[in-house]
Amino acid sequence: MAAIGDVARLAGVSKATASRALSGRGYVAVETRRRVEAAAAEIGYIASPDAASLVTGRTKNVGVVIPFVNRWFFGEVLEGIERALLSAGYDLTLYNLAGRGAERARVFDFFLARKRVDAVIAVGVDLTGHEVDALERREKPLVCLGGSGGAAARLAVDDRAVGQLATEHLLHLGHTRIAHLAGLDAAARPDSVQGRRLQGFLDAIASEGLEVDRALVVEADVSLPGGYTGALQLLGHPRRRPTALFAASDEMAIGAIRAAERLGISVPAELSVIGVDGHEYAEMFDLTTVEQYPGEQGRLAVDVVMRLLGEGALADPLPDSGAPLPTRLVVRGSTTSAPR
Amino acid sequence: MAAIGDVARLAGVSKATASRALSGRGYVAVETRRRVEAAAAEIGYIASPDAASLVTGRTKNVGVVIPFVNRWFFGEVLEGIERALLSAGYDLTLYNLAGRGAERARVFDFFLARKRVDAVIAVGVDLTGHEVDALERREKPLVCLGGSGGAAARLAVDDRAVGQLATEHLLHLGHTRIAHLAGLDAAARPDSVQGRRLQGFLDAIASEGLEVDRALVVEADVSLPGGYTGALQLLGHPRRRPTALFAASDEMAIGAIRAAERLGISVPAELSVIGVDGHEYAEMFDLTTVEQYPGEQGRLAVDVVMRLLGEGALADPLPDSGAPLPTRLVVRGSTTSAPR
DNA sequence: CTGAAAGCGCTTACAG
DNA sequence: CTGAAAGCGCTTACAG
Repeated sequence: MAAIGDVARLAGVSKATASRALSGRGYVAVETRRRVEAAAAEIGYIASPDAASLVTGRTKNVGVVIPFVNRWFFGEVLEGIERALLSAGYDLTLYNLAGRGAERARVFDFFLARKRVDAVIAVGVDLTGHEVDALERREKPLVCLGGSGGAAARLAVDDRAVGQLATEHLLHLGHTRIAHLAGLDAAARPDSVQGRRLQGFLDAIASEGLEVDRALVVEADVSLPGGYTGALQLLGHPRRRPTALFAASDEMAIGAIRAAERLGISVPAELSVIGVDGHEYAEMFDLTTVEQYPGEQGRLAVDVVMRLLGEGALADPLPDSGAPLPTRLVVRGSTTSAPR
Repeated sequence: MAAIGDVARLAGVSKATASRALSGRGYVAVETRRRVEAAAAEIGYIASPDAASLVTGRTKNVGVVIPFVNRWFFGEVLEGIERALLSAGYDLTLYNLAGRGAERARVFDFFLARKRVDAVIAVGVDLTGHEVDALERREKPLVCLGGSGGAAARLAVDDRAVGQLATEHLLHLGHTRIAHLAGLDAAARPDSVQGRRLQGFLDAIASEGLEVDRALVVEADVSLPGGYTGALQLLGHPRRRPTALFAASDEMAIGAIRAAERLGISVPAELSVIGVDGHEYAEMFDLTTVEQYPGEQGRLAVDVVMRLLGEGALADPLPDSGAPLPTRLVVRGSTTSAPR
């Protein structure tokens, strides 16, 4: 395997000069650089990142911690991060935190604690103090996208406002019996994404002077089957059926639409449904939703990481530092005015 | 940052002994090992993988090349790979090949060619000769899961047989006007996964002595919206409407069911639909399908990689080496006998 | 069973 | 603008 010494010999220079020529750091005569580059190309030289990392302390590798790969939102974020990292010349090392205790500890205490990654992006994970500490002790920059915990740089939509907006949309259409399909543990974890959306729902109902019917709040897995199952409960009850439903994600909303179909409840005539995400299927299911832009969010997270690592224009301020990430209400055919 | 020298000093041994004690390689007195381990724990020592890689030539890192993250099949495979790699103590470096030419070349010629990964798993990618060469020249073991090209270890279902089985299921229900929603470029690329499924479809029709109506074969994006759009074409024609449809993936099949609903065509009474994959939504949509097991496939690919790298029990033969990966026909409510 | 030494492949002051 | 030397943090023969 060709090493830099081989390139140097072939080009008739020292290893130091070869290194400078190839990396672009330090002064090298134009002609010398040309010779070195030609030599490198000739023998197919590619620098060993390990050796370089060892001396520079930089790995050009970012760890991404994510609880799911196979949920639309997370998949989009991951793709956005990957694309941005790749074009910055960085690698992405993936840690899929499927919530399992021991493995999760291993990721933070071993995998991420080593000097293999320059920084960590945590997507939608509720970090414990211990986990954040483990990273801080190793001086790893940490960027959080959504989730909770972690004192470090955080990028997030305002999930309470999202829940409120979705609910207000239904209220303004005249609905008064509005259900909420919340994420699992939303009530128990008020700081989580799902907890915040639930809070926004409750706030909107309350500020309209209405009572919240607790039977109309059901927690379910944030997935299409979860939404389906949850909605069956909500819609199956003979007397308490809502006229509108705010689902905490588009996947849940689509599941709910499916459940309504199964029960012979017509959407939107008998049931308005709104979701959150801007899922790629939303248009096909004619679903009203509060869109967010996960691919873009991933790109932004990488921007922040690059800044923390001192790459690129350090002068660039963080874009709207601290401001919530953009969202937008997109009204489609799944919501309409309350039946009367 | 604590280095092995610090551990050695604290334990009162040499770096060599500390290294042996921590790695478990070579002889170390039990008592010495205990002292070293205590010292390492005390100062929170974690070995630098870069330094170790430099001398051992092993990175304990595997590159995964995958064309999508956000398709169910690929997401499942990725999760399966990640889990297996993590439990083997390996890292996963993700390269998402979104088909773009220049970036794709960069992945193979630069990222994967460096000494950062010990091996490469290519999931569902049609590799060019050049790409395989680039890896071979660097002596990187390559394991292919599906896809085509690449002389190396390959794990795959028998996609032709899958297409044939799905079509035969419909034929045996008495259908004679059977459509196929194929993947994009299926006809142009007979060696691709989608090309093979198409071939299986054609073979099944032909062996029943029926003519293939080319108008009933439509290529579309292998996704839910793709299936929806493709099915609208297929089902919208007043005279040529099929009574059964074989979709090349469950996502396409679900899109097709949605399209049928939109057109007021009842499934399965007027249209039987079968897909491929065993998608997590299949049960909810009551979809008949030929299941495959992507999570398990990912795990298997890691098994093979570990063998190629000489990890674990080398003696273990490859499981059913060369045999196609398992699939299974699961009949649900979306298929029924032909209307007469 | 343990230690001194060499070396993995780079980059970076430091001289010149 | 270029080179000799040191060193990043490990592991691995080689002696003992």
